[in-house]
Amino acid sequence: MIDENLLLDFGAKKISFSKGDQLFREGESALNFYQVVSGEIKMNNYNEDGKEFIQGIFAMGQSFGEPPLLANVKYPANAEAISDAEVLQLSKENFLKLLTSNPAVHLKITETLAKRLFYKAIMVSEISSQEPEHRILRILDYLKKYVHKVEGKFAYRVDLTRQQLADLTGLRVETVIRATKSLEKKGEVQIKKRKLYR
Amino acid sequence: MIDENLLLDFGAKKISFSKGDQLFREGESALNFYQVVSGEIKMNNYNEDGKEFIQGIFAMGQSFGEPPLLANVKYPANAEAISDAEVLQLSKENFLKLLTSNPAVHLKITETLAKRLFYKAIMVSEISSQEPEHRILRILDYLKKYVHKVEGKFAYRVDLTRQQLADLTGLRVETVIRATKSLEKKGEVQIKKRKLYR
DNA sequence: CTGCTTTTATGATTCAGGTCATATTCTCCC
DNA sequence: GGGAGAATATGACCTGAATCATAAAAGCAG
Repeated sequence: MIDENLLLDFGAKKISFSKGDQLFREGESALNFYQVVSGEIKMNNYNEDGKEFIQGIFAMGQSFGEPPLLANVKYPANAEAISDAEVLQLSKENFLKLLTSNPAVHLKITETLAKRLFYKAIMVSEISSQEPEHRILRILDYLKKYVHKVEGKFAYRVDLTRQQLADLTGLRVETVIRATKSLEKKGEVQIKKRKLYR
Repeated sequence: MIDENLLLDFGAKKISFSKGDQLFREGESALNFYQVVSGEIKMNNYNEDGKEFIQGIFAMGQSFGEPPLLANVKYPANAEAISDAEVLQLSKENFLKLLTSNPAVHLKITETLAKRLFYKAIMVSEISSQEPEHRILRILDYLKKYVHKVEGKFAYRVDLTRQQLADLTGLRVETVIRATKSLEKKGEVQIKKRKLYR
C-alpha cells in the first residue's frame, strides 16, 4: 500500500462507490491507479453464459488494476464494489511520476505484483488440474496465510459466501457446498453456524 | 529483457543446461535472477498423480523466476530446460542492486511482471470457466499476439506439441487433439502436416 | 413480527471430458 | 534405409462435476 497522503500529494482523488457499482470494465483502457480506502472491491470476468470468475478481492490498503497500467494493455477484467467503498484514484500520468520520483514506492509496487503473480501461478495450476476439495483448500490456505495472515487451526473465519468461493475457484455453488461438507467430515475445515473456519 | 552486458557487469554468469535439466524446483528458495540466452525453459508444476501444468515457456531474452525473488516467497513451480539452453544467472543480491541503481531496468521488470499478470489473469479465468476449444484458441491468440507478435490469419505456426498445449491449458492430449480438429473444421485454425496454424 | 431476499442444502439426472486401449504416422539417429 | 521412440489419431467407456429442481434456513428491512 502507498501512503494516502503521498497519493493525495500527487493529485489522487477520493471517490465513493455504492455496492454493485462498476469502477471499470473488461476491455477498457487503463487510465487510473486505484487503492482501496474502505469497503471491498472485486475484479471479475463473466463468460459467455454469464458465469462469474473472481480474479481477486481487494480491501483496505490494497491497490488493484495496476498491471494494465504498466503493461499498456486493456483491462482483463471488471472492477466492482462488493460493499459500499471508497477508493483513491490517481491518473496514470501522475502514478508513473510517483513511481519514478519515489523508488521505494516503485519497489513496493513491484513486490505487490510479484506476490499477486505468485498467487495466480498457484491458482492457475490448481484450477487446471485438481479436484474441487483441493482447490478450495488451496484458496482458503492462501487467504489465511497471505491475505489475512492468521495462524492456528480453524483460526481463520472465512468471510466469503459459498457462491464467492465458487467464483474464485471456478466451481459451482452446489459443488462448493458439497465439497466443504466433505472437507468438514475429513477434519480439514470447521463449519459453525454455516460459517467456514480453516 | 535486460542488456546482457549490463547483467555481466553486475556479476551474472552464463550457464549451460541440457534438455531436461532442472534449474530449480517448486518449494525452493529463490536465490537468482535468470534470463534466457538461447534455447527454451519451461516452468511447470506436477500434481499428485503426475499431471503436468506448464506455467510458461521462456525463450531468448526473456527472464523468469523473478516474482519469488521480489516477493520473498518460495518458487511456486519448477524450471526445466525444454531444449539445450544457456541462461544468465544473477544472484538475488546483485539483481536488487541492479534494480535500485538502474530505474529504467526496474521499470522494465515491473512491466514484464505486469504483462505476465495480464496473461495469467486471462488464463485463469479462461481455464476455470470455458470449454476446451475456447481455452485453446485463447492461448494460441495470446501467444500469437503477445509472444510472437504475428499478424494475419494462419500466419502463426504453433511450435508446441499437442501435449504441451494440453499442459498449458490443463486439458488432456486426446482432448486437445479432438478440439483442434474440430477447430479446423470450423475454420478457426489450420492443420498442415500436423502443424497447427492460427 | 412478517414478508422478502439471500444463502445454504440436497436429491436426481445428464453429459463433457477424462481414461483406457490401440493404431498410425513422423522423426531422427545409427 | 530401417528401427525405435515420440507424436498424433480414434474409438469405447466411465465418471465426477454441472445442471436442474426444490426446499429449508438465515438475514434483514419495514
